[in-house]
Amino acid sequence: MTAPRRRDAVATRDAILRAGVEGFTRHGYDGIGVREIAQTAGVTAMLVNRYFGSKEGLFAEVVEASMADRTVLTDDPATLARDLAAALVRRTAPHADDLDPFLLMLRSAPNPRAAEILRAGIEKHVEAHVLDVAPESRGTERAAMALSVVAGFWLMRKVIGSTSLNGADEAALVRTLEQLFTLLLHP
Amino acid sequence: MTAPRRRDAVATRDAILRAGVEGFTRHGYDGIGVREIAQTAGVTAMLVNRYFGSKEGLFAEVVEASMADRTVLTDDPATLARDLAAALVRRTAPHADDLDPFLLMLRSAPNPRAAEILRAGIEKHVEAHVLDVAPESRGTERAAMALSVVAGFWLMRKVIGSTSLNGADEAALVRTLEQLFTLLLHP
DNA sequence: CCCTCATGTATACACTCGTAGACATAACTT
DNA sequence: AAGTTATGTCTACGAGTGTATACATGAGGG
Repeated sequence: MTAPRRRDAVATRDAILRAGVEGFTRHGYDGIGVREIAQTAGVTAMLVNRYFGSKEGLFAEVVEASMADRTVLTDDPATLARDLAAALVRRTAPHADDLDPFLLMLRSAPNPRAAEILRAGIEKHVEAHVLDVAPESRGTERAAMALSVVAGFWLMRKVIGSTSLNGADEAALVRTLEQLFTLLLHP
Repeated sequence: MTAPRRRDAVATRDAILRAGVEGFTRHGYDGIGVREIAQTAGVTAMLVNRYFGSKEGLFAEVVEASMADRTVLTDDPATLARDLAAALVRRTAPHADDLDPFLLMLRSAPNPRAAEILRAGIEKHVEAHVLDVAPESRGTERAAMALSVVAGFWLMRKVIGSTSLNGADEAALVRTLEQLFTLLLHP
């Protein structure tokens, strides 16, 4: 029985947003309800709608917040392929339990409304950033292809749970992924 | 007003199964209900449970049936990379509307029960087949990696709807994908 | 022809969903 | 200290979920 938190609009709003990031990332847009998100934040379901308009409105802000901070991409073009490969393998390890935007995307994409929000967020944040770091010819397509590889690997390893990928030697996975990213980002 | 179809257990069961393939592939496991599937098949929701035990039971048979017939993979090792790349780009074209097992996987994976069924189906059918066609060292891992690339590309192009990938030159996409698959399957 | 069983339907239950409207209370202003 | 407004909760509604039980009906065998 914790003391009833002082009334603070911005703090409450932030708590709901963080609970939304966690809930949507772990269970996907259709896999969690506003009541459960609100309970994690310690408030009532209706406050979600008051601060974010609707479940969809909260999801849009969650996508925005989740894609804003970088988790996988580095800024150094020279070591981009290797760093990306290493970070990808590390963050998709069987016991890793991070709240990555890719998990948010993979688990929420089946809902058409969520997919549209995700598409906008990806093109605004992620593709643009890859393009900054590796501005080659046909850069946008290659950035999108690199994202495809990242998303596919993430899906198979963490959402599907492929035993082949989870039982593989991690150093070998990093080497293979580095080859793929080098091909895509430094043609 | 069609004539009320003659009573035929196997035909009805097959109709439900085909409606299940269509429904689960288009909307994902959580995105469609048994009533809608039953209506597509022209029967009542309860018949789904009578013939398949439950929604989850129907999904398991849908996965089995959908992964049984090959849509993307060819059998000739020599042209595997190119054929795979070409088929992938063709079947993920913006106006293509096929019922591919990859769409079934991408849209149903967020549900944990569905993910487990999918994982088993993938390892039974798809990975094994890739391994047959391209038996290299570390074959299982490389087959799984190739599947990751296919799944990621499918996700970005058809589920997310990346404008970069959908606006790109298709021949260029095929060339890039062929390079990736060659790297993975003919190291 | 009629009886029987397989095939299909109708109803209902217990639950969850997103969200709307009315109400309560804490905190700041005057 | 009193009033006002922002902040949060309670109740409820209409719709949809998967599925269990009871009932209806058509088709084949005696």
